[in-house]
Amino acid sequence: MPDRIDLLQGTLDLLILRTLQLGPAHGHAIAKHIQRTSEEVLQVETGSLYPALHRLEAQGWIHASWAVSDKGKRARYYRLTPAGKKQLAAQQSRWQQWSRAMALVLNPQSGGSS
Amino acid sequence: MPDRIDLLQGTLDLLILRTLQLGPAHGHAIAKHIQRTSEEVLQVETGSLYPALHRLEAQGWIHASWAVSDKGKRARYYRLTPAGKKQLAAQQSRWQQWSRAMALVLNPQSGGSS
DNA sequence: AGCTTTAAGTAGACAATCTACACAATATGC
DNA sequence: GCATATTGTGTAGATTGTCTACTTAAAGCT
Repeated sequence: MPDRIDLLQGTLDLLILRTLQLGPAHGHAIAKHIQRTSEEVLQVETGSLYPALHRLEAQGWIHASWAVSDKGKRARYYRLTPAGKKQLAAQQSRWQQWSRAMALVLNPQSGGSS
Repeated sequence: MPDRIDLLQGTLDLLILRTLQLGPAHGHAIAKHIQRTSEEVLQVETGSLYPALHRLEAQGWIHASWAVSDKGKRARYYRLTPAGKKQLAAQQSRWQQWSRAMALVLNPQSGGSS
């Protein structure tokens, strides 16, 4: 774990929604998935994770229910709602805009090959 | 101006430093440059710009001096210090890490071709 | 009994953006 | 001479989303 970096503020929702697109999961597993998939670069702290999950649930983008994990512990499983899928698409396109705009400023000559 | 989006928190310093790499400029001009180069997607509000410039100056990454602009107004010109150049490089590489890590999570199959 | 792992959660600090103002000097129009 | 637009710098306060640090709890193993 050479270099882990703080999350970019505003991107956690997107990371969570995208993870849930692969299927329902509980908080702990979501955090681990993000961490593993990003090759340990992105680490989601529990103090960020749970408030974010509650936020997303309050907005109706994900839905929660209690169940039991593989390890036999009670866990709160989240899944995407239809509104959540729309939100995921919106946030994905917003990320595209960001990274394209940043690229334009960071290396102006290279036309942003959409 | 179809769709402008809020800045990603933590990227303004990088945008400013990169702009100053092209040569000294005053605040107003820096903001305009970022806006134009990003094709109007990124807009820097004055309430973000000036605190950021003061921040960067306080850290010794940029140096300021009063001068007169083309339009004949007094303006505070900023230029990169040697420490600022190092900081720019560091922040550029951090942005690379971010966008690569995000890409890994957002579309897992495409191996991040560095 | 005690320790580790899995899992959910809260409280409070902190940082960087935003909106909405205020201020000043120059140039232009009447 | 006076109003208005343009250029340019700045502050105050709200908001938001991370973070660190801590708490709780149950299961499994020794």
